Amino acid sequence: MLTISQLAAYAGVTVRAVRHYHQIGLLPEPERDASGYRRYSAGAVVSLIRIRILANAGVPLSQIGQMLEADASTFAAAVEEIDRQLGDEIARLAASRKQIAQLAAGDRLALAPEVTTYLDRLRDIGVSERVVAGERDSWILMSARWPDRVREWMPSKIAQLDDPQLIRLYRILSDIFESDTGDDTLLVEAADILASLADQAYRSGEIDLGEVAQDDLPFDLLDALAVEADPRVKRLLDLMRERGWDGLARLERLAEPST
Amino acid sequence: MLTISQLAAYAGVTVRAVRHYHQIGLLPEPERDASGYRRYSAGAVVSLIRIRILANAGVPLSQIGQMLEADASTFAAAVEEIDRQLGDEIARLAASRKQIAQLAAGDRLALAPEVTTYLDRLRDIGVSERVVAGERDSWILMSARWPDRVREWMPSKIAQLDDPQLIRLYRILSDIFESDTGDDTLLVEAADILASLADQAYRSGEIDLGEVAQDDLPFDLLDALAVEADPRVKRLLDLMRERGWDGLARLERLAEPST
DNA sequence: TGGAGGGTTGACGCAGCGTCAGGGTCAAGC
DNA sequence: GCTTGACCCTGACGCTGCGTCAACCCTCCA
Repeated sequence: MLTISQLAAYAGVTVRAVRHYHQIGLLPEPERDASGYRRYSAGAVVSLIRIRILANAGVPLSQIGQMLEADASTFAAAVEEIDRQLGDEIARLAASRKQIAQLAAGDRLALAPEVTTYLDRLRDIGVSERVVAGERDSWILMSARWPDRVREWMPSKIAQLDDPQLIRLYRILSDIFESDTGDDTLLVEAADILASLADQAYRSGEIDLGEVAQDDLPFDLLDALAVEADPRVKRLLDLMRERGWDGLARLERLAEPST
Repeated sequence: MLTISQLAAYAGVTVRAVRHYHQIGLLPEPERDASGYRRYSAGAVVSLIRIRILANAGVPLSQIGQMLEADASTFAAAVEEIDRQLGDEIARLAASRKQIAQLAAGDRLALAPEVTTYLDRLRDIGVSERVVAGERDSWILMSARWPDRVREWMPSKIAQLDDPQLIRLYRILSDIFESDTGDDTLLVEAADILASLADQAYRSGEIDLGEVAQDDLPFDLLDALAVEADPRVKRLLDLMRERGWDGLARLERLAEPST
């Protein structure tokens, strides 16, 4: 007759584990001795070992009871099922691991390499960290909504950074948002450039987001994000509206230009 | 301004998850509207997405907060740590999977292939299922105590099954335990054969378990297991004692044989 | 006779939410 | 003005496999 700690030691488990198996009915409660101690027979050792073998193999405790009672074919089917689940779990973790290997620095978080290239190009051009951070957050939102399309768009976005007008625009924006002044002339200039670029794109038919443009929410979010980052963006939106354009992330013609 | 379900949908999580992140302080609680509903800004979407990226990568929620605030090198160190843990977890599961692949049929449960071969040989000889089951449980106990040694012992155990005396012994035991009678003559015959085999082994010095013999508990358990399986084993033990042998799984000389 | 080292039950804690229960709110159609 | 369905709220339990107190009893040895 064994005590609970002897039983546990023999099977290589903790006393607590044995009591847990009793609680969930996996291992039957043995007789008690005069002082209320559990006293185990040799058969209990065998039962416990059999339980642990299945548990070590990754079988949930809730299934072990049935498995130990099952006939050979049922057992085999259960084994197969468990094996499948383990395979799934491993695949999940392996995917996680791949993911995390990608997460080197803060910028890369959530972003395809093409996007980080784009952000680095912005820095090269002299765009301020604050504005780059805004761009980064915008692309995080875009990537969440259209994870696959973003990579397609980047080459042309990067190419556009060669346009002196766009460079000038980004530098002005950097100046605005790095300063604490409410200097309106810079904002007006930015709006002029932006409207000019929009006109060009409109005339050349460049604006073609396809079905993407159907979904307003992401673009509304992007504009809202910009306003949250700096309230002066609200003024910029007003200036754009005066020039016949609505929005910022996605510019929409309000009326035909007055030529 | 977004509702909680809009926020959740955008980030691809459930409403419950968002509330959970609030509870644990991972995502700050937003302002409430007049009726007490949470109202989210665009920035919350970005925060939530960043959280999910780390969570999807297998980072525990409890660490995500710090990671999002950390500088690049701290972040990199944390990533490495997580990667290590994921690797460990995957290794654990892969080991489980290997284990479970071994568990084909009931017999194999916990047993090295050599042992199942031995059990199959017993069946070939005509040993009853009941006795084979007893042998199986015995070897489960042995395997738990000496996982590595068992495989060494099996070849000679299997070889011994060629001994006609041993075959006869097993058949008698099968007869005894398959019947419900208390026929003592069979038990006496079994004891005679067993004692004879023990004498032979003793004289030829075959009995050599080395340091294994030092540990009484497993052998006591084996004997107890046999008695539990069938109380008539107790009588067999008595008969063996009359013949100068103590125990069953490990026979020990009580006194020099009376020649 | 006292203390160490067993044993007992009961209960909380862990991770990351899922899932009720039992309310209140909002927008739309009648 | 009323109903209906879709959301929102908080609070609380459930899941997995035990670890870890707490508070108390039993046994054995010096």
